[in-house]
Amino acid sequence: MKSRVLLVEDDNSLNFVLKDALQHADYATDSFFDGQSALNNFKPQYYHVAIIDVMLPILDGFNLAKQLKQIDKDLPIIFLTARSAEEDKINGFKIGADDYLTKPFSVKELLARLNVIINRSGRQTQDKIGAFIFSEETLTLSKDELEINLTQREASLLKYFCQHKNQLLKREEILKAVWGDDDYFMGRSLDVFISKIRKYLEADKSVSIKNHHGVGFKLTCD
Amino acid sequence: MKSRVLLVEDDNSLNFVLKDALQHADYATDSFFDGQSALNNFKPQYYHVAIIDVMLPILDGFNLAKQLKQIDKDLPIIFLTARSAEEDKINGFKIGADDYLTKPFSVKELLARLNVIINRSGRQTQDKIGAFIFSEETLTLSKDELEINLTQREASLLKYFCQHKNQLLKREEILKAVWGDDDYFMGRSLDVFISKIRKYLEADKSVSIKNHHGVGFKLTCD
DNA sequence: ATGGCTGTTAATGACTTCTTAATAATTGTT
DNA sequence: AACAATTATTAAGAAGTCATTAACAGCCAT
Repeated sequence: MKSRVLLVEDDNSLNFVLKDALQHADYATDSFFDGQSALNNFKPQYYHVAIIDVMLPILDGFNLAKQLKQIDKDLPIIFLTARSAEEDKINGFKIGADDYLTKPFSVKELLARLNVIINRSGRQTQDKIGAFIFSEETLTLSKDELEINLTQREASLLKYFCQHKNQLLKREEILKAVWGDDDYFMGRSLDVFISKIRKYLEADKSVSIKNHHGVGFKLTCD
Repeated sequence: MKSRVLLVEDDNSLNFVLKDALQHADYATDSFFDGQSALNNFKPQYYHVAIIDVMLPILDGFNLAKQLKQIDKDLPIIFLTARSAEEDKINGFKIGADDYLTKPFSVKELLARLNVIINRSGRQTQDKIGAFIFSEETLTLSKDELEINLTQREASLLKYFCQHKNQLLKREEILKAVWGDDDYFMGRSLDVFISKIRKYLEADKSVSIKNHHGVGFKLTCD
């Protein structure tokens, strides 16, 4: 799966260049130009890493980072810092911490660090399904206070749907992917699991698994 | 086991950066912004080391240190200061500072010193599991008047759970970590130990080890 | 050797999950 | 409208996993 990057950089051209480079390097990238809008649009447990300029209008990088960490405490963060007077304070920390980059830096360097951080974090991001949060790792599907424990099959089926939201999936594809094979009984089994999962998803009416007769299923959500 | 650090630093960004760096370096970190709240929330025999800024609002670093030492006399303390005046140093070491860093300093340096201090202190700390106090050193699990003596295996299993509270642990992981390997009989053995530990933990209903069928176990507590 | 611990293996019953079956509802076609 | 095929839902069944207790084996210190 593509890793997702949150980029917050107020300099227009740098923002553009970085976003472009990240997308080329096959990261799904959301970019913002100030701290506040990044915060407002933040999706917890969604990004694999955030790249944040320290000096940002409205809400500065450190404060943004702090608030993001409160929402999503394991989010790895790479700071970008410009060489400037104000920045002496931070100077010392750049040396020891491995997630600070001083401008100017090469895109190559940034990508290299991203790689390291994403790989070592082993961060499990959670998928969103409407108002639900689905964690494959902990086998849970939760919404507000509600927490449903899923079995392995339920989870791997739901995961497969998550990877293909709003796409029509053929029965055969699903069976091959989740059951590893495709025969009559597995097909019946799939129906049973669809039924179960639908029941779980009832708590959010905006989400549903739709059947396309004779073809397969589609998980629809926004 | 993760070492626990108490961090008291009033500067917003520095507090954040340090906490972040410490967490990255795999220390469990609680941070406070003034001496009084650090004192109010202090847990004796809990932290492996405290990092305290000398100049703090409400209750200054030296006085905080003095009071912490009264509660927990072997707590190692590292002071941070912007001042370089000689008198401060003397003052600090009288109270029992184990080390002293003058700003600006590098995170690398701080981590290096932490390492030294934690390793040489051989300090025995206790883990909290709900209302229980678990001491790995003395192999005891206690709550109020109740004191349970644990065997080696019980303790190391419980320790592993403590390091991963509220996380779903796969059988295989647990066996690898506690037994060193994973075969059928070790699996049965694990079940036996889970059963024993559950019995011990019964005294606090808010704590429990939950099974996730076909996957593993989770120690749930607040 | 003997007795007391610890940890592993064995044995049993209960519980979960997943599949299969049975039945009802829906869809598409003639 | 009638029929066959497909899908939905619930229940029954089989296989596997887990919980608990007890029996056993190894170790250490008396």
